[in-house]
Amino acid sequence: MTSENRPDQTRFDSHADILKALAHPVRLMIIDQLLLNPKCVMAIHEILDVRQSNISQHLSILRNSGIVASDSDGSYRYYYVRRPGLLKAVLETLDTDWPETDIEEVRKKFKKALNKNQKKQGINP
Amino acid sequence: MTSENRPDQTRFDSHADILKALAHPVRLMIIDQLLLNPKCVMAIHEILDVRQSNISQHLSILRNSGIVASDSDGSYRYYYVRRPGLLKAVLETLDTDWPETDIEEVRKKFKKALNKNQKKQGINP
DNA sequence: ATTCCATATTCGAATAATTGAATACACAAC
DNA sequence: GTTGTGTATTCAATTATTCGAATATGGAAT
Repeated sequence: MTSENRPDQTRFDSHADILKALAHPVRLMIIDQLLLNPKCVMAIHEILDVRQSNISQHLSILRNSGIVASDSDGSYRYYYVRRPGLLKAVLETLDTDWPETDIEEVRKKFKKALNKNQKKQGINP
Repeated sequence: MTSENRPDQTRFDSHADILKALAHPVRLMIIDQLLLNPKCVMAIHEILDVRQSNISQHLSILRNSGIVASDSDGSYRYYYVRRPGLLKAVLETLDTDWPETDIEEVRKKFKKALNKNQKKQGINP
């Protein structure tokens, strides 16, 4: 029972990093705004009524995790979402009303997996 | 510029709650395992090589945020994912290699939005 | 160069998340 | 009852996150 058993660790590590960066209401609102069109810090600050320094802090978190990037046009520095498809998919998934598992099906599935493991050896269910 | 401007706050609050519950590598690995089939704490503990109490703690976080639930079969207490569609969609979205924004398109879009706002009034870009 | 404006960073305080260890609880089997 | 087995909870220590305030930086315009 070493860490060899632990499957796909780095995969889940990087997934968790992205999810952590997304897991804040203000950051989600920022992303929502940037998906409409690229915006400067001031614009986001005014739309969301959140302090400018805080917007900058959240943007830096989003930038460090690769979710947004920025570019300059003259004196304007605007931010944009790097992979809009990813973010739209995440938001759409969260907006969707997903059906609940049928608990009877789950019960059957558990018993089945239980039997299979008991036949093989004493693996815990 | 009151909080009336802040759009969909509760929507992003609840989304952030779910994302926060998902934003941990061990919890993602637990969900990954539970999507295969329902499992008991001990089984997860052995597969992931994470302490039993810690598995219980993570499961309680996942249960409190509505992501998993548990049921009993005899002396076994197994956990399962409540809305597998949601979790599968999230993991699949994270596994996908999404294309990057075309930065020239973004630049154009920013300038366009900039002009529109300048015509209307002095709204920050 | 100085001023102005937008943005970034630093700092400190408060709060929250994470984890191991120990312990408590539940409940079946004896 | 007691024992055993699986699971949950509590506690404490550590580490991380969040945010306002203040300050710093950077670039354009004067």
